[in-house]
Amino acid sequence: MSPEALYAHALSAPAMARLNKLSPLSRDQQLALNAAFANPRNVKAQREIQAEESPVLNPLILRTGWAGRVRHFSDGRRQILGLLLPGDLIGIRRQRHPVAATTIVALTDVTVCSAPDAIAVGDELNEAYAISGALEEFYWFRQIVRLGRMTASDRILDWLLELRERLALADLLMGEYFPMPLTQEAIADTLGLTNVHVNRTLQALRRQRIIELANGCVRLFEPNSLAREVEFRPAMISAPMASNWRADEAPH
Amino acid sequence: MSPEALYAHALSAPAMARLNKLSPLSRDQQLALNAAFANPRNVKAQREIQAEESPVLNPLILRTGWAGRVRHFSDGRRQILGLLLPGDLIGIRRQRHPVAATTIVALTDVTVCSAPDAIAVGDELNEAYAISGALEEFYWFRQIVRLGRMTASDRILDWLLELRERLALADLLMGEYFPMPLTQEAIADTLGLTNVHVNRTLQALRRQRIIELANGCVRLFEPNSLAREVEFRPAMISAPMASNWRADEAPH
DNA sequence: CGACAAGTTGATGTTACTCAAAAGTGGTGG
DNA sequence: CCACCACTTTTGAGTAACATCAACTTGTCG
Repeated sequence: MSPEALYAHALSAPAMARLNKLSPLSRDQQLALNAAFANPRNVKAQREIQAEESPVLNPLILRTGWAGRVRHFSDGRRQILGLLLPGDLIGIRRQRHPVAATTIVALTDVTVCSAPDAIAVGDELNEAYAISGALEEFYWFRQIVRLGRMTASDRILDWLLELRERLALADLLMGEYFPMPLTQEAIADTLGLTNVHVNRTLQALRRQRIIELANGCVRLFEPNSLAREVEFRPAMISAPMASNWRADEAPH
Repeated sequence: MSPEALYAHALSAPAMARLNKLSPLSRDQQLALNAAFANPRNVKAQREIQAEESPVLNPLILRTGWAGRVRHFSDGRRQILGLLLPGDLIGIRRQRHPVAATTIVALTDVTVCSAPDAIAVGDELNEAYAISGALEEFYWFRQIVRLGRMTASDRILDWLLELRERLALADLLMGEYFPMPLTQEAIADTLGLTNVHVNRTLQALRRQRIIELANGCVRLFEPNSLAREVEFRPAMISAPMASNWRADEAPH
């Protein structure tokens, strides 16, 4: 492999890993994905990836970086509906003339690639897309429960547990740590809080040695007991997916 | 038509109307749906229609009544993630071994029927299912914005506007009025509030002559200006769906 | 008539928001 | 290397929105 190819491979590894865990892919399917990854579009932080109400053309796959679905109010408030992490799919629709329901904005620098057509490429990829869609729905459910019924600190903890679970799917955990590049303002817009309150709540969680958060990296001191406390529900979306990926079984 | 058949038809008309508006159905498809509607399962209020983590078998269609997706906490709190209204579909999944991500509970007495297999029955029905799925996602987005960034009274108003829009799809508006059979407690669990606060907010809205709400019927005095005030976004999910159904064009 | 659920009211407490300013951080160009 | 800028994080003081607890009223149905 040439150095550039190696570099490209390292960048697309998380996305590949994620899809492969959702449904083990054949060699051909992996090649098709790699071909797609070789042709990226770079989007700078804060730029739109997709505009609300624009027709959805070809589906995309997020190769690197974090993005978010956003809604804005005329007075400047905004809500980040949910996050998109490496390996997440954008705009896979079943209807004939889909229209984007929300803006999608890059929260960090991001690269996206067009997602291979699953029908053409094969069943397992199709299944991976389907499970990815089901997971996305599952994450909406969690988000609604967080916003509707949790206190600020529980929202943050539940949300961090979700990030950990999702990043584990893409092999993006680094031992006990995982990346979290968002500003406190973005966290606030995600969790329905103000940046000030997020700041204070984070400080409290740090003081109590429940989390560590600095330099875009998070560490949860006791993820399992934390999960019990906030009644975090691990994603259980598909019968056989059971044990082949869990955050608990992350590399040391 | 026999009297019983007529009665059954009246009960299933809203569900039929909804699907037919999402994608105009052929005669055969309507017959297939009617056949499905002729074989209902009745569920009493407060009973479960689907249990969390149970495997999803055949998809269902809600013929009459209101249901909700629910999550419970161990201390008794609950969040109603979203509502299911007549004509809504339950458990249409693309993956191979789907598992229910949430409990679904009947909020009123309800009848559900198994949804005809769209692949077998035809493209338009399949398209109707697809658009129904996209709308469902759209409603999740609205719910998240409500919970994350709206005050109690805006939540209620935005939510009533959504109900109006959705009931219009199923021809369930009655002039300026529409049915709303939920208790204030259920409203509270939907909107992330307490029943007490819902009660007080509703009273304020009544006093200001913004809404009328009694006997399970709602009237919004000025839906259009209300929609502007809370920045309500009409569902725009599919390019051609444009004008063939809108709450604004409801029968007087 | 009595029982139970739903709606209403009052008093009080808490969580989170607002506004404003200070302190820290990182990147850029002279 | 430093000065400057923009952005992010942090701090403080005051306030508003919503929750909690408990009692009371109304309505419904057997």
